[in-house]
Amino acid sequence: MEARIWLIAGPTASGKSALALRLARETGGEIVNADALQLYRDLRILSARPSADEEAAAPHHLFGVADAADGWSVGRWLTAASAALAKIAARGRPAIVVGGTGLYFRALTQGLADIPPVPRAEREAAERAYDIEGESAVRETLRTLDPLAEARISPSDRQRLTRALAVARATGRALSAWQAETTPAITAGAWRAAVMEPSREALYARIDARLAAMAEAGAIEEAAALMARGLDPRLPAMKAVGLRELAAHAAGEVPLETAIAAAQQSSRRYAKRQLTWFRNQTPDWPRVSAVEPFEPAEALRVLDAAPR
RNA sequence: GCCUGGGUAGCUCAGUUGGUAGAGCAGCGGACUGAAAAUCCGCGUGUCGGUGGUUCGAAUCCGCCCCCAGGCA
Repeated sequence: MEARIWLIAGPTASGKSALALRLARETGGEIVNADALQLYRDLRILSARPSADEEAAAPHHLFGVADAADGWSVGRWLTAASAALAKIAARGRPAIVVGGTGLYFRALTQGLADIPPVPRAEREAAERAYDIEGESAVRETLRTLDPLAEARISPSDRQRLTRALAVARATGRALSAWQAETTPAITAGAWRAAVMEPSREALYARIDARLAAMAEAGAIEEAAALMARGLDPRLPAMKAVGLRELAAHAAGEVPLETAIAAAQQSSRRYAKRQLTWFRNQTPDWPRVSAVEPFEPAEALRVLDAAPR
């Protein structure tokens, strides 16, 4: 294998971590996390972060490095991941970037606009404008500052609308202008990628089984502990799939079975969104369909044959 | 066995005086550039239990049959 960097993407519970570990052990490679939630140390079980034993089996980077009180962003991840990749390359070892966050892979392979940090006050002002003056008022303002962004943002998409407004106001330049200039963080040709794409039926079955196992393994207590910190519900870690559902049981609000069923459903929906992303955003990445019983050979073959 | 109520979308149900059916939930498709496990957009997916009949036309009316729930025996 010539490639220095392998990218392994796919929906939750598709067997990415197992494949990454296998690859790392066979090649002496190091694993880099590309999952927005596995960044946080608080939810090891619920976010399906590799266990201590697994982490000991090969070098792991960016797993559980952040506190739930800190909100990481794609930009922060990209900076950290780029640094990790540089160090791994300096050691002359292959890197395996694994995760389910499509946007992170996009930032890595296509680049992220180099937008200066937007002051918190600016972001909050935009949110206030949306909440108080209304969407149409924000759209009208945005139309003069960044007509391209205004035109492509869907109705009710408060998050994108306020971001576009805040960037335009804070930087004096349209978000769409910033976004038009990106350079990949890793050069084309230096990496190979594969997308885990099991059948929906098999994936959903795995998700359901895994959620039940997580609950058994202490995910409920973990969820309750995080909720007990009383953090801002808007923080990324507080949006973890299954967190609210399981915490509701810990708080005595719903029966265990109900909580697990709700968490399973959220997880299936999340997987569906991930499948949609990879299907349409990375159509040229080769697919690995094998799942249970997991057959790494197929994955290795696909990665080996992958273009780039 | 008899009586009553009910069989309509994956589920729970609505459906006016007959004009080939629609809500919620579930599900599916899509967008995606600093919160992305986020934030949004779109889409009814149907032998109206079966079968005969009345009618120009039946989920709607009539006959027979099947299934489910409750009641009486």
